[in-house]
Amino acid sequence: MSPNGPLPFDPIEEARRNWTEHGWGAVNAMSAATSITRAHQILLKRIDAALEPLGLVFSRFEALALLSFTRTGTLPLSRIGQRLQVHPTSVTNTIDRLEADGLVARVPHPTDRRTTLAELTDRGRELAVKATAVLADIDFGLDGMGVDDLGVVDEALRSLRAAAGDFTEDHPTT
Amino acid sequence: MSPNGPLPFDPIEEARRNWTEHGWGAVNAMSAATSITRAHQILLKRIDAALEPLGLVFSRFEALALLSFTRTGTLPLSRIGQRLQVHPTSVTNTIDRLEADGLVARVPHPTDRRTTLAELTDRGRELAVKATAVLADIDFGLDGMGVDDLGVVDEALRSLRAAAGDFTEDHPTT
DNA sequence: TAATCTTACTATGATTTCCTACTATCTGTC
DNA sequence: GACAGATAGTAGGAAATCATAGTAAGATTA
Repeated sequence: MSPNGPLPFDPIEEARRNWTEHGWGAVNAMSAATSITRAHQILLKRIDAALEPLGLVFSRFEALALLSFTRTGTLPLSRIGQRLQVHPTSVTNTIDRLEADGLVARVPHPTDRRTTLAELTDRGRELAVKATAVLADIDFGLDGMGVDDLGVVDEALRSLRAAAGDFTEDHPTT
Repeated sequence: MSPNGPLPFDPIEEARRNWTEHGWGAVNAMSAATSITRAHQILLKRIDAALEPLGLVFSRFEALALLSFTRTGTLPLSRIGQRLQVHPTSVTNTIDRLEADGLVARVPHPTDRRTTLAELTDRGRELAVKATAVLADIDFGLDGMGVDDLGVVDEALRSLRAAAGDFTEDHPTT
């Protein structure tokens, strides 16, 4: 699973040691940031590997899932970017791919002629369901983490996302 | 901070709701995986923004830091790849950039002629220290997370990394 | 109505990462 | 010593992301 085979020690533990020895400071933050980076790398690789037979990658799946949740199966591209927190040009690229594969179609917005809607096709809707089953099957790449840890991570990172301005926190974290 | 402005609700909370409504399963894993993905995105953006004035990005900084910790200031490229868990070709690219900027030099391995060593230059060593200070200053992008949460995330993700085969876990997690 | 500002999308280009394939070199075995 | 297999690094190419800048169209204000 690891790109280069396992190391005989935990590289982050080792980094903590070196960091401390050199008096570099912010050891806990460094350690957590590195852990998150590596965790993301692991997840993305597992998820993309699971989706590969379906011709999807995670970002495209996310767009399909989002469309699946709407009543009409359509969403303005700009809306998709907001929800997935990606750059407008990335949305264009993602929808380009999905459209080329016949999973979504671009349709004009009925009243706002600036806006383009992405509309889920039947194939797109079916594939979204199939992909979801696949991802649920591998637990979204989180094999090795207990249920308690899932909740703990989720909650701890929520404050980070809130502080980053992802959403307005009307009601307190609790 | 958020690419498109804050949403009036937590998008992951919303995804949980939709997921549950559609009976899609693995909600906790989906939620945690999405949180980790988004957290990584936030961190990387903050870190790269902080390093940008120094002409660095996170991956190049990581290589510099790694070299700083060695006695000789040198490391085989393959070793760097193992430690940073990236593909050999990514190491080539990273060292190319650092070398072009005069922060490291490629030197031949004294005995193994297959191996190339990356050697930290004086400028490289100085910049690593400077960059570390910058990153410590922004807490590695983790503003908004309490010290307790840092440790909690670190620990929870350690089991994920261990299960992914990053390192051989000689001694149990405890 | 006209001028200005904002929003929506996309074309183009830079960066980073990975994969596959290749060469050079070392290691182990006969 | 010779040969098969493993290891180290790189070239070339694909894919994803972002930033900049441009066009089109809606919204605001005078």
